[in-house]
Amino acid sequence: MTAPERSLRADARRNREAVLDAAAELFAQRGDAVQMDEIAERAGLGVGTLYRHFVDKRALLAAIIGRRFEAITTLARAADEAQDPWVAFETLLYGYLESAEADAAFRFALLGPEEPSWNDIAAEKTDFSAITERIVRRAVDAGRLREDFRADDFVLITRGAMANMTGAGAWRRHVTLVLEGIRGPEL
Amino acid sequence: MTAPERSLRADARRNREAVLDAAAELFAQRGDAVQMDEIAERAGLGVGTLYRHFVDKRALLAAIIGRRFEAITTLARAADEAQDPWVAFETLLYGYLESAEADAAFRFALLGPEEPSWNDIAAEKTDFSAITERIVRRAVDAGRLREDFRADDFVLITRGAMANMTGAGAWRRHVTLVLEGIRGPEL
DNA sequence: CCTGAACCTGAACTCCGGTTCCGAATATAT
DNA sequence: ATATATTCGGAACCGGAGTTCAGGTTCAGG
Repeated sequence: MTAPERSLRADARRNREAVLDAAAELFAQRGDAVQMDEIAERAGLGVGTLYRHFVDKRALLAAIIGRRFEAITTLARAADEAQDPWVAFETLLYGYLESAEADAAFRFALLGPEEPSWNDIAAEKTDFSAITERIVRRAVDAGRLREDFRADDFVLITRGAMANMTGAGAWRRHVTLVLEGIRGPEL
Repeated sequence: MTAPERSLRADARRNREAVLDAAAELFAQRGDAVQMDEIAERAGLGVGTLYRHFVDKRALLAAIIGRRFEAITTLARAADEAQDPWVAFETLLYGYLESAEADAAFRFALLGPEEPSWNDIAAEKTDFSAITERIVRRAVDAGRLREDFRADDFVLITRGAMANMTGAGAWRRHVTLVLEGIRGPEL
């Protein structure tokens, strides 16, 4: 995880933070497309410094994504707190998607193939999955989700919504359709 | 459209065809990721020849995508022939998605942002949209699709499905969920 | 057949963005 | 205050992928 080892020189710690902040901002806006030089400039540092703190561009990206994943996990935990199973489900779903909407890097990680390099995140991911599973089960048991709904389907739905995050809030319409079903009144 | 102008030398026409075939095959498999040298090799030609026939990699890609778009338009026309509006709709939907599944380049064009360079295809696209619109209207009028269903929603659904074209036929599950709706029996 | 135009080849070139590296700058311990 | 280990800066480096171009080759018309 490129751990923030103990005992970094004061300036080093400060710079590390600056890098992380700059990267978070830029990656959130344009995902993988931002280049190292940009991040360095925005952080007011030289590129070399980025590489002192993160082996790779990938490692930096992973650090950022890791953060978002923690956030989302917290959010999921909160959602699970809701007494109403449907509220819990909707809270999770929309929370997840709104995060994705706000962060291109997050989307990048979620939509792309399973990079083995995201290993750092594996733990958080497992955590999140467990909570999702529980929330889904609750909603199913309460009859608010069709019986055969599985946690994997949550992934399907979110991927689908994320694919519609172009411009205006089209993805909300997509989710609405999914939630209500598109079949008409007859039959 | 990099039109196949009249009067190409015999070998030139033959080579052009070879390029197109090689490109179609490779682009279908790996989308934008294939490189010019690969295409040249597979076609048994030098890279220079590719550039004699297509200004750009983009132009070559566009040519390929144009083909698929013609095919899909034909398919749509056929679907519209069905007497049953729902059959027409389903035929269109699955035909479209199966094409997308079989062709990464097609997916690339459909999922990416509106490249102004795809201008070549604009005509076909308009055509296709018109047919889709008609098919959707028919299904709505027959009460098989919810009243407020719009042609734009077709795009939403297909984008969603395409985002789930990773590995096994997950996208079919996705479409099933969308079609049937995910809400359970209670309310 | 001969000849010129059209065409082909593929090594070389260009551009781009990640990564390296070492002298200069800075922090911390003594 | 000095010494020494860390850290920083950013020009230079490098590899990859698209694109070009100076010959050599092939077609087609006379």
